Amino acid sequence: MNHWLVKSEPHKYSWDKFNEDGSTFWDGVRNYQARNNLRAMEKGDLVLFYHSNEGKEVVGIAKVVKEFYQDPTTEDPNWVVVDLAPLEKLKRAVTLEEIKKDSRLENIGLVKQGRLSVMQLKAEEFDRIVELGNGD
DNA sequence: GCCAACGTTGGC
DNA sequence: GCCAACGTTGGC
Repeated sequence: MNHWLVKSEPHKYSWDKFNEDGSTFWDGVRNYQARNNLRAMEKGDLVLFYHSNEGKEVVGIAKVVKEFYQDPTTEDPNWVVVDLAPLEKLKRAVTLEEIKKDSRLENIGLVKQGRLSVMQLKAEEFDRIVELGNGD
């Protein structure tokens, strides 16, 4: 099982909207590295949901419910989507600032490669963020 | 709104 | 196949 983090701008697609929908196909990825990550996702993998620009925080956990398939919003076979469903909202959103300050998270893709919108996390990094959000 | 980082494109 | 120009992302 792998762990991932995906970014969404809240005004475009927020965690709340995601929960209203119940599940969604994760479209709009137009970057090969991010695309490769989508392709590597397997059903049941856990995915952190991060709000970029507004908030800049990890707000919840989703899971992969359907593995990659052709992006329905384009004819271009280069691009794929996966289906995600919300699993759990963090008790408290974990901000980028906290992540940057945490020594266990200093090598996380979110900080190292700020522009990548879909990235893999180590299990420890995933667990640490969840711990920060649900801690005590 | 600015700008740095960085991926992509296209001319050669 | 190199690399400069360009476009996009996302933090500030």
